[in-house]
Amino acid sequence: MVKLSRDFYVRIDTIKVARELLGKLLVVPDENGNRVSGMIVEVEAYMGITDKAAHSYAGRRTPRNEVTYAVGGHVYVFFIYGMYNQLNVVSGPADHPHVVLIRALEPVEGIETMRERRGPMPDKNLTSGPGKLCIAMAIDRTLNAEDLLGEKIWLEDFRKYRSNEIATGKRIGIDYAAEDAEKPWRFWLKDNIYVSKSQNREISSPPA
DNA sequence: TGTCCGATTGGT
DNA sequence: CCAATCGGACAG
Repeated sequence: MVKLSRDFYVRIDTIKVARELLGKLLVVPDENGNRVSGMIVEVEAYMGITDKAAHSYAGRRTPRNEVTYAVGGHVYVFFIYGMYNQLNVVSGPADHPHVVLIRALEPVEGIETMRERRGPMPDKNLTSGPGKLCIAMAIDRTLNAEDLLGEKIWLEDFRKYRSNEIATGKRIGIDYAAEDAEKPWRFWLKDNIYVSKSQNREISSPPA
């Protein structure tokens, strides 16, 4: 399996990167070096300094979000609500703090490991949310700023989806972002049961 | 140093 | 609908 190259992540069109992340395979080897992986089925784009929902809004730059200013292809992992981690993929060139939040996966490899980490529950709940998938994949802040071209966490090509298989809608949990809360910057695979169970209202049909 | 609150989740 | 739970951002 071949890792996605730097070129994939460095593109300046964050929406395009976000949509193309759907169907990619996220791989994080476990403590024994065995592959644990899932296909990305839901993402959200955070559009940098002009996006009121983004941690880098208005050019905010702190120890926490420093890596979002790095060149594309690194991960931004942050801790939220006192108990959850969230995984983001940094995109674009350096000093262009756009990221794509990985909101849900479909388990592919190492499902038993995921079940152990998550505890007893239906498989469809293992990775159907940004906090859940970080537990299932053992992603926490120790992976923050890791390079996706390295050996701890990476992405591979897996499946291709057409535009008509992708739904678009508002991002979730960002009511504080005023008018930017309305932006159609959330993307998911239609009918995939691992998409997070929220307002799956589709705003518009995807472009051609 | 003190206060406020969150890119969620799971249970009521 | 609401509590859990704590690090980070920012004010003072």
